[in-house]
Amino acid sequence: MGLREDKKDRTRTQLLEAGLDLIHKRGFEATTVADIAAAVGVSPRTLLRYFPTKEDVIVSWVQDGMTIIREELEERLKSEPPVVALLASARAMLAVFEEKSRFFLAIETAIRSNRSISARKEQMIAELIDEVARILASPDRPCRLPGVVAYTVSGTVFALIRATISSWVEGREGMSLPDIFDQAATVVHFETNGTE
Amino acid sequence: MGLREDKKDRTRTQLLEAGLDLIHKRGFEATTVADIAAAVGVSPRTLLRYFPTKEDVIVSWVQDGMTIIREELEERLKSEPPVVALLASARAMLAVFEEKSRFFLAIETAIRSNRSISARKEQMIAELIDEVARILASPDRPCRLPGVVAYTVSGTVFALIRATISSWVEGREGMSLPDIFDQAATVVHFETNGTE
DNA sequence: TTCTTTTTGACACGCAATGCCATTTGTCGT
DNA sequence: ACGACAAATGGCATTGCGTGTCAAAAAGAA
Repeated sequence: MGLREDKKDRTRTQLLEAGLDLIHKRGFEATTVADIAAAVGVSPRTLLRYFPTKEDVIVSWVQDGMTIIREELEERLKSEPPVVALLASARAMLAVFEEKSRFFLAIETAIRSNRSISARKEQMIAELIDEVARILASPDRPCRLPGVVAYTVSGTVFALIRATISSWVEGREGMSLPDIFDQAATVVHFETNGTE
Repeated sequence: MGLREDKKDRTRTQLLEAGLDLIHKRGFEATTVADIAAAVGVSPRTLLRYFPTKEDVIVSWVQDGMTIIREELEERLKSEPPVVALLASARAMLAVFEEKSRFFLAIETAIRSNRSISARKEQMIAELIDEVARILASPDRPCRLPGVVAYTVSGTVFALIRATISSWVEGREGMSLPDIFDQAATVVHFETNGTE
């Protein structure tokens, strides 16, 4: 990695941290793009080159989680049936976030504090649900699922993730993310015509 | 209903139709708030008093669906177990939309055409999921569900709705919305400790 | 009618986001 | 080490959404 990409990584991280910090203190709308940029010593124009929208400063963490799921799923689908693979991928992602639980809680709190952030997050999840559904239903796969079933399985697993995170944030019980996920997973059973 | 509220309803409807029409023809971003307002003969400022954001011109239909679910659910929870009540409420909403399927398809197409619209929609659904979960878990109800279970059930049922609509929009099969929903519902079974 | 309340329009403003171009800053070959 | 090249950045201008404010207009009440 050259000096150039090295510097880019540093700037990006600084923007991420400064953004989370300022938004945490002042709130999302009260924090302008110029504020965050100034805190790092960079022009507002540059910040918007790193992050397409102001929301993405917070929501880029969601991207990371989505990448984990995508990669896990692709790997597991080679040897596991679809439902098992997807559930395991989701659990793996939550296990990673459990390790950075302090940061993750701060992020989730920021997301919940403002509609436009949560809108962006939900929209990204919706796209991932469709993407995963298309993978599960793709004709070139063994044990592919029929269209409606694929959408249902994909959507349901992400519903489990949502339920997990919601419970965790309210968090009276000190349970870990994967543990809550397992608990949520016992509530629903999948009936995919023996393809499971 | 006096002359005043009558006129408001008419203006609102006009904005809705003009908005859907223009966005359908020119696309969402190419259509400005001023355009839609001008098409109805109203100031842009007034449009934004009827709809908090430009997205809401399209997404207000989602609001209508959400209202149906809320009302059905409240009624059914008096006599039916939670999971049954929620599933029936969702199905009822889809049955209403099936009757206006031409309009509904236009709306869904518009939503899918643009990220910021779908972001707004998903964010609203997310709020409804939480709201329903809180209802199912509220302490003053008979057969209330524990927190994680409530979030899971609520999220899963809305995942079924999502799967239904996605399949319906892709729509090779000429099935009706409630029929697709029933099909999706056979894929998952709920295990709520006999409270079902 | 006249008085009161609600709705609307007009204007100004802040801010996010995009395009464009000049300038700076790494990178690479010679 | 120097200069040519590409990439990153900053500054500027622009568009459009969304908000606050206030005066004018429309609807309802007395």
